[in-house]
Amino acid sequence: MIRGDGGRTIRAILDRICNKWTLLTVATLDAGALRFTELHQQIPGISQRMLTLTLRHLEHDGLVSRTAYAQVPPRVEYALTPTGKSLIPPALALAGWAIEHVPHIEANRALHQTPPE
Amino acid sequence: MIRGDGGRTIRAILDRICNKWTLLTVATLDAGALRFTELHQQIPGISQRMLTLTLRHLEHDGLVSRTAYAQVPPRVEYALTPTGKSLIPPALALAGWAIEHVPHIEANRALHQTPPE
DNA sequence: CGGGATCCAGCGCGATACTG
DNA sequence: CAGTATCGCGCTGGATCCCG
Repeated sequence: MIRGDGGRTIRAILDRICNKWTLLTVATLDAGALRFTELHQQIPGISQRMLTLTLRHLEHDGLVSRTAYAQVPPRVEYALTPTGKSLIPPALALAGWAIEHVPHIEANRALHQTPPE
Repeated sequence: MIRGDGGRTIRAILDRICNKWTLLTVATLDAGALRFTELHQQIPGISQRMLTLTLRHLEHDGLVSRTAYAQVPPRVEYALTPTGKSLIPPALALAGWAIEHVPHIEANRALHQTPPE
């Protein structure tokens, strides 16, 4: 199924959600709508640029909705759309796998002692 | 769960398996052990270099085993380890999601008509 | 507060050529 | 057959400045 189309499909997701921040942003929004600054604070390492880009891509792909309130202090809220929420379970599956196996992987890595240089 | 650790876990998998070829290579090996050239042919767009690098990383992480036969025509076979195989179901879940939603996503993209410039 | 624009570093990745 | 070595480009992503 994964490579039935020569990898086009899997590549398509990877290109969309497997970049550095997308999945993390979606996961963060899973808890509920958040404002720009809140997101920026809840995703530790992200830069404001990448948050903006990520949100715009997600919005563009219909995974996240953007609601701007025309108030004096600008207030913009981001939330997951149904499609966005549907990403959570598979993402969780992957995360579950990671939690289970990453330690084993890192143990393996350590064994080989990849000389950093 | 995903971001319970600030994203470290999810980032860890992304860094390992979400690069351009890893998941695809694992998926290809799911069918059984393959030789270098066979892999190279079964993964359409991949270059020798990336196949080598990907396999070495996978081997390093304990997801793929490498068996070299010291024969006159060198013969090397790659196969998934149990850990590698365990990646298949979550990967399939993600692929399933993609197959279901990517069309919708692309429809959304088309709507917005991202001006290429 | 919520971003857009710009500059710059790193490296992911492909093409090519060479080796055992 | 199964790689390794080198080069170079393009994209990702961080830092910074600026604007409504």
